[in-house]
Amino acid sequence: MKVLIADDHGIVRSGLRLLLERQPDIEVVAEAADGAEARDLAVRERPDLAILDVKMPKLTGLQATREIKKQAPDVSVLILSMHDDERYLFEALKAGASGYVLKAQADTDLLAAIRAVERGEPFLTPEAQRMLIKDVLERGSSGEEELTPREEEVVKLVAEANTTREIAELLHLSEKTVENHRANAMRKLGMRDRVELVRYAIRRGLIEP
Amino acid sequence: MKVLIADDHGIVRSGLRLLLERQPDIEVVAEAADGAEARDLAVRERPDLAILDVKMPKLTGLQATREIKKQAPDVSVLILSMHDDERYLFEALKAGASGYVLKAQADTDLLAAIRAVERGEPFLTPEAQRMLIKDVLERGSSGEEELTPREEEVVKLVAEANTTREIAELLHLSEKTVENHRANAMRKLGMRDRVELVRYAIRRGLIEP
DNA sequence: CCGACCATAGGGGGAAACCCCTGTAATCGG
DNA sequence: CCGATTACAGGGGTTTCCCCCTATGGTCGG
Repeated sequence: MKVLIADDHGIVRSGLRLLLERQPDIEVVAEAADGAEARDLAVRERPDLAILDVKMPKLTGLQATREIKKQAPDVSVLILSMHDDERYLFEALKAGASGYVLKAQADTDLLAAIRAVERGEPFLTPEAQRMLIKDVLERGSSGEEELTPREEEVVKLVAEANTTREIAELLHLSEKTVENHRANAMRKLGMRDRVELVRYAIRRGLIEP
Repeated sequence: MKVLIADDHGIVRSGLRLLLERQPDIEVVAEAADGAEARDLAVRERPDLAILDVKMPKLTGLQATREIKKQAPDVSVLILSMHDDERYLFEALKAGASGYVLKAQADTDLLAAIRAVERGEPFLTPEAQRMLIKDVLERGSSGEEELTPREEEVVKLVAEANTTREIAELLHLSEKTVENHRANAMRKLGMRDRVELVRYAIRRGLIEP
């Protein structure tokens, strides 16, 4: 099984390589230090599996996944999340990833994930499964509703410290419309002011802190 | 030279151990998966050096550093920053760390940093040095002034989405005083509203996103 | 073709936030 | 012991936010 490793930290690549090459049937055929390199190598080398860190320079793991699945759909992708957050889980699945492993559990789960991918099955850590279930349940009951693209855009601009007027100008809208989008977003998310929106936007990765 | 490794990701610990044990005079005497464990092991095992990731459960690398330097000042500390940001550099130095290495450059710089610490010298990556110089220059001209404890406290509460009135009640102050602290903080930081304060508070690690 | 969602826009009003100013008491480094 | 800094408090004003309401045109799935 030919595997590509992509992570911007040499230490992590070493650790991964060490772990993987203990397996007789796994061969690390390429290493990439950023997302663009990962995509290029994946397309050129056609490994069976690409293991991508979410956070990389040039292209994030998610962006790289989208491009890989477009240009080389036969390459499976496993997303490795550095941070202990699962905020990219949904995005990763949408992008076409076969699995999502938190790095904290990488040693124990990663091999299981690779074996699952080998069999053509998806793999989610128990943690990730719990997230998905929670999301499904909440979406039906009282959880956070999904924002429309416009609402998300406005929230992002709010979180970047733009005033209503500035956002209106940026988007060529009336202030009232911007107010409405912001208010609707806040209502959906159960938030009461822009401050909470900022933290939401950062958690969701809409903006950098 | 006895070294302690602390990182919540097994993969990273493996990579570090691999790197370090290539050196004949370095011995990894302990591994910790969170900040509290790192502190306890550092105090108990008294390694020559503790290599701590900034972002860990229970105690962050910075908090762990503070406690280690208090309870075992003879243990040197190297901070390893996972992210490619240097935002914790100043906090790390204040906490008593001897060096600050970005994980992206860990392979090349880490050993140099360890050797520097061995000689009792501080170690900063060229990147970190650049940051420090920039900070010194800016502090003289137009850089961010330092907040007073009270201002920082108010900023933190603002960023946690408390209104002025709520903060006043929490701190047993008049709303006017809270307004003044907030306004002074904003003036010092060159910010114009609460939204920017939130991002500042998150960058500074005053609150979680 | 008809609800449903969405994006757009507005009116009106109350509550915060933000801004500029003054002033006092306490503390602390030089 | 004195100037600087900090913490505290207020007056008075403008701007922005936030909330309630209505309303229209477009699009899309059933």
